[in-house]
Amino acid sequence: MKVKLFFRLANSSFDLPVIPAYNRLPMSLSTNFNPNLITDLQFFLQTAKTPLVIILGPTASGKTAASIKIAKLINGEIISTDSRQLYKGMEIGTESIPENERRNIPHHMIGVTTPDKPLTLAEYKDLTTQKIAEIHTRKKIPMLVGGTGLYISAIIDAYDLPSIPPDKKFREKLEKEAKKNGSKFLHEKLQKIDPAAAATIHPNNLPYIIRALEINHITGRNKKTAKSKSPYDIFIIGMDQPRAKLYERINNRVNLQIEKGLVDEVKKLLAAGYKEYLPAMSSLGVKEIIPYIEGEKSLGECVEILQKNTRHYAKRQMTWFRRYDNVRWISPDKL
RNA sequence: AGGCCCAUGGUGUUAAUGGUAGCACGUUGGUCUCCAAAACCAAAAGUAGGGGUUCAAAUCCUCUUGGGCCUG
Repeated sequence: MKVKLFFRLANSSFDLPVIPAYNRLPMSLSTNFNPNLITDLQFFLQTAKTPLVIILGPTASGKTAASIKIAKLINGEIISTDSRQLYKGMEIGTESIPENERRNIPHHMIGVTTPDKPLTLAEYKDLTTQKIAEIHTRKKIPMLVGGTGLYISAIIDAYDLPSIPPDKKFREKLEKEAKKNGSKFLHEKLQKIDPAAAATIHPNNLPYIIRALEINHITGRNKKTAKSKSPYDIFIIGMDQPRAKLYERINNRVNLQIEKGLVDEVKKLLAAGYKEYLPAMSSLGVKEIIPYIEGEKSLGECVEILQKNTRHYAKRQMTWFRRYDNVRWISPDKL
């Protein structure tokens, strides 16, 4: 008995079968990869010192429903890892889970600010790290649920974010310069100052170039990219759907959002005076609906564009998630 | 039935003097340390089919197939 237990500990959940990134089956085929997910999760929780359960997946893949089921099972609290659910007044477009569906499970980092007060990634990371610690002291299990890859990485890879919030004036100056001389000009500038960063940033990718220059301008040091070891014991569950089915779900969901009053939601945001350059206003389901409200496009056209953009987004999310090599992909139906 | 016109990736093309088959959208793959639901990169994929003229055909001729318009 003892021997057996020792054996299992030695093969703790962190060492469970990992599929090498490039030999991996297409996710749609790997859906049945591990039927003992829940058993493994429970074992993981018995052994983990600072457990953090993560549920990720592209938009419309069924994360929310899964998160409730799992939270009930393991006595969890849910922290949203979604860059747009942070904002109040965008509940329909961001598919924020309504209070009455939360089944008494505490949810964090949803509607914590307004669109005119964007949260930086560093702020998100600090707040979330704090929440995780609080949940641990309550002897409950923190669960990160959401689809913003960068935010997930910031937490689980413990990003060391230099405390340099975006410098608006400096950015404007560089943007003007780019307009005049082209983004390649700025890229060449970066090449001289921080060649390592320049090598990874394409000359057309102006926002990245500006950010790297900004870091250097303010701190005098180069952009960091080194990953740190995760401060948490991590168990990642990925929601996987065959691509065609996911796209169908996305299309249907957009139609449903319109029925629920997405247009009114966007009208209210505009009436509140939020400017288009704010990150919240560039969200899916906001920027696509504005042309309809302003009479430039028909609702049908806007819906099609929103569906298309959401499909593109889902695809980019999948690309990001493939970088994590320890995701247990499951089909939402299997839960 | 006769006459006229058309046929280019999955879609669109009012792209290509007889001389490298291009563009856009979509699709797929990727990049990523604070605007990330953003921004950016890349790839696959086409001349409806057969024959002919020519050094060379998407382009000219011809037949077939498919589509459109006009006449009856």
